[in-house]
Amino acid sequence: MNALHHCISQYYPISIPAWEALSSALTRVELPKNAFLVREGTVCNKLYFLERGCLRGYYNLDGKEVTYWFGFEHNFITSFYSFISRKPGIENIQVLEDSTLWGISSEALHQLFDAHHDLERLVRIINEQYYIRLEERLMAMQFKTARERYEQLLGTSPHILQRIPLGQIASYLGISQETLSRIRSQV
Amino acid sequence: MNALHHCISQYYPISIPAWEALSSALTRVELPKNAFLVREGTVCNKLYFLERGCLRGYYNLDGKEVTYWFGFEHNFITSFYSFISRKPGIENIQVLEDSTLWGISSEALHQLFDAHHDLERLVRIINEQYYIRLEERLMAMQFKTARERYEQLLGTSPHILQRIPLGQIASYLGISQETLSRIRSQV
DNA sequence: TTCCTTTTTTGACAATTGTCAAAAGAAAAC
DNA sequence: GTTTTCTTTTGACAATTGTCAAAAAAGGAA
Repeated sequence: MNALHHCISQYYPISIPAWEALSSALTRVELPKNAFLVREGTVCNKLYFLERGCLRGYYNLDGKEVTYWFGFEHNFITSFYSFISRKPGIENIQVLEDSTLWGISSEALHQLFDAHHDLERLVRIINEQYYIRLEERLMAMQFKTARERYEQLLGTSPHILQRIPLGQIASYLGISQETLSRIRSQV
Repeated sequence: MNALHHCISQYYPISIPAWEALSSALTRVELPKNAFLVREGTVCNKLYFLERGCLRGYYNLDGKEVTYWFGFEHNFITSFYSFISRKPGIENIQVLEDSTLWGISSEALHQLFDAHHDLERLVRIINEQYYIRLEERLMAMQFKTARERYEQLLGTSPHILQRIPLGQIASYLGISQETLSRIRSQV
């Protein structure tokens, strides 16, 4: 749980009572490789912090698995659409490496928001940072070639390439596995 | 300002004191077509609510203008990256139709957050809704063809097509103007 | 090791999309 | 109404990327 506290303090340092309330509301979750944290068609009403391991979010489109994000150590994980809208999502979240997570339910989190203004501020700030990241990714997707997107990924997250199968990375980049393989051979 | 109050209440109904504090902190901004709300290379430290008119966000890439969002009536407008990170952004925000906006500075907004927890909650909730929208757009960009993205836009925002030049829409969809023109002729 | 499964690469070809250039059309200015 | 400017369409061709199928390579299990 120290990792979470450290992670949080980089966004916004919350008060000791807020931290105590938060940490006592968390549940530890251990999942082995290939397990599912969230299944499509269900409501995901938990938010997780990933302490150890790695996961991916994907959905099924025309019989193919389409990966659209990866989560690594010290990332916040949930099916955002489902968590925020409280509706069933199309997203599956699968464990790619044995993982340790800390989870909190939507209800518990909102109760904490009522009691601790600074906790809600923390979440607002984290949301904003995640928004910026998403915006950057959208811009890359919209205006860069497959090769440029791959090279950008190489620069910002070289660890992805050692930990994730090529097909899933290709899907994440919005290209076919064959194209990514060819890009790599021509670098 | 009624439009803003109505818009806000659809996200989260704030208290009367919070609304009074917010509304007295707002500045009205009138801008004619082709004016700039934000210029690249500057810090955008204001958040706007667009009451009337329409705008676009774009940046320059290899000498070309790349449009990546449009704002219409009752949208919240800012250069999100710059507003959140407080750093100069690469984004220009240009007025496409004579517009009326209500603006608030980052400093004033954060002061209001300290005084009114419910205002910060409102912004957290709005952020979340905007995050979901962005996520949907990313998924379309990543896994749909140009034609599918165009048809999706036709379905969700037909008004865009009557108000925005084709070249800017094409840019927004991540395709060339010629390709969009050909897609339209084949529907 | 050997076998089996999964992952990655390669080839051939098709489909999609981009680029450049010019023409046509629409809107604004005079 | 005419001219000028901006926007949209069309043509020809090139570049990029996808699809299908098979081979090669890598990783695990027995």
